[in-house]
Amino acid sequence: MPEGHTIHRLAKAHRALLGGAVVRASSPQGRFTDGAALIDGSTLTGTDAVGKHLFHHYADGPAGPKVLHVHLGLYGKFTSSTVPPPQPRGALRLRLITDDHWLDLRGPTACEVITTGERDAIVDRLGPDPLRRGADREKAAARIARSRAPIAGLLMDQKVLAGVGNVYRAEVLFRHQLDPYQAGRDLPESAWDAVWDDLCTLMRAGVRSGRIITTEREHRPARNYVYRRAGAPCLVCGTEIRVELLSGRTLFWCPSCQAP
DNA sequence: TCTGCATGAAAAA
DNA sequence: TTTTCCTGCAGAG
Repeated sequence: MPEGHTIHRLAKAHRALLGGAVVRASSPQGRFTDGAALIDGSTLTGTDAVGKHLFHHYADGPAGPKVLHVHLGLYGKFTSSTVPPPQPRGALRLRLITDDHWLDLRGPTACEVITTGERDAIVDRLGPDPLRRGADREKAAARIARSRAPIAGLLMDQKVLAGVGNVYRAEVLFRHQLDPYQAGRDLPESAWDAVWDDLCTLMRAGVRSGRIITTEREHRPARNYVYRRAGAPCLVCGTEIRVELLSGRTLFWCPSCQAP
């Protein structure tokens, strides 16, 4: 379930699992053999998540400090446990092993070893991440305020806002009764402030639980209001939830609660 | 067994 | 705006 909360959760887990340890790295699948060799035998000094990007920081080697950059994309997945690791099976891009634990990575969109400078360049291209302390919501507000694009598109644009994916965008729009097609620049600043604060709350809860739960108590046990509920009655007003493609992604919304 | 779909994003056009 | 890439799984047959 890779939206930002998943990545921040992984960063914490990997720090606990591998932090401070010397790591043996390999690519049983063979697609990342050269990259694995670059970090093999290095010490993992820390981890870091920005939006949907995960970074492992490895201690200074002969070639300087190295950063492992992973983006899970739609399909990527990590699995881990205590040693010994199972026999590698299928397309296993990267396996990391310490004295105590192993960590496997499959199907990522990005898996590369980069410099700290390249890491900073990636972060610079991203908008503020609601899950990071000190994230500048005004920076996102400014972009939204001068955009004619629909707010539903802007919320998913990682240059505007980092970490929000298809579930959070649909749910936060519903929770604030916002028309998905409303242009960013027509969104009152107070509405944006409320959306940002809500994202901070929802996504932090997501980091804690590992799930995206966006319903209020009175609407449980349903976990979400609109996401993947096309054709079902709105939990608030009973209107059929609608689904449509917006810039190539499925958008779910309630045409009544979120009327223009 | 086969098909379609998925919480993503970059490249091509 | 469309295509492409990466993998796994549920549901259909």
